[in-house]
Amino acid sequence: MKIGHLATAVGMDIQTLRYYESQGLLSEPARLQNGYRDYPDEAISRLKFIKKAKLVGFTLKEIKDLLAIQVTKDEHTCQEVKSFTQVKLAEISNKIEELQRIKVALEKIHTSCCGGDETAAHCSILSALEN
Amino acid sequence: MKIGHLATAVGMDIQTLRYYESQGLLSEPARLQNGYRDYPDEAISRLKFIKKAKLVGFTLKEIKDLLAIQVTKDEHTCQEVKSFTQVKLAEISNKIEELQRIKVALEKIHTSCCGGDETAAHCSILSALEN
DNA sequence: TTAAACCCTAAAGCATACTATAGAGTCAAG
DNA sequence: CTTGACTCTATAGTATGCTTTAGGGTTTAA
Repeated sequence: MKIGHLATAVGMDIQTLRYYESQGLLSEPARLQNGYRDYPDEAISRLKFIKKAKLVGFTLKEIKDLLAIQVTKDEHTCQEVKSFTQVKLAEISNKIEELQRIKVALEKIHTSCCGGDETAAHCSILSALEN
Repeated sequence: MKIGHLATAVGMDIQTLRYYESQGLLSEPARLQNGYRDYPDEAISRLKFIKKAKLVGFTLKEIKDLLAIQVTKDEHTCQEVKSFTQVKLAEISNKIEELQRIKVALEKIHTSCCGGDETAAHCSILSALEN
């Protein structure tokens, strides 16, 4: 399977596939006589794995590590795999908390402003940022 | 006031101040005879403004725009200022929602895994990512 | 006078995940 | 035989907010 075909099959860009290869997420495929990449069918499932992992928030580096475990499942434990989701969940929870803190602070100054046509000379949003 | 003094006063790095100047958040200060920057006292309040604005999630570019309004408050309306917090609030809410979507998806596959000592051959996390 | 502490500019580096560009070879159809 | 679609490599650019590096003046205190 040539790269364009694979890209279409998984809904990704050709450049992205080459980029993933450069980052070690996709192993170097065989080459045709003309130098074109020739992917095995498994490349599709591997890319689908990457897509799903991205959807749940993993970075490419983390996905690379996950894939390394996945191809040698037998030599790894559930515990090991679960620690990935554990860490990521904590990260995401922290981000959400941080954003919620920001949101609350922002809402506070937002609602304190009339939002009217008058000049901003005494705007409470600006005041809040000044003091 | 020299840059080191200012940096200490506001708890920022000297490099950061110069960077802010390069980005137009801080106007170019007067220079001493030796070429050293000589800041007016107002620089402190301006930097505090920047700090607060960052704390509520504004980017440097947005802060630059906010500062432009702030220095000519009289020529701007509350409405105008409030639209900044409005837009930012919407952005933050979207990010939170996205993260919560991710969190839910991740929690689902996380809790489905036993996390035990056995091999990951049948790990439900990996399965979830594969299918 | 000399060493520490302070200041200057310009440019590169970092992290993330691509995206774009340049320049060039290959293949299939008409 | 040429045109369009496909592929290749290598390099640079994007966005964000700094941080670091390199190389070099200035000031102050001992």
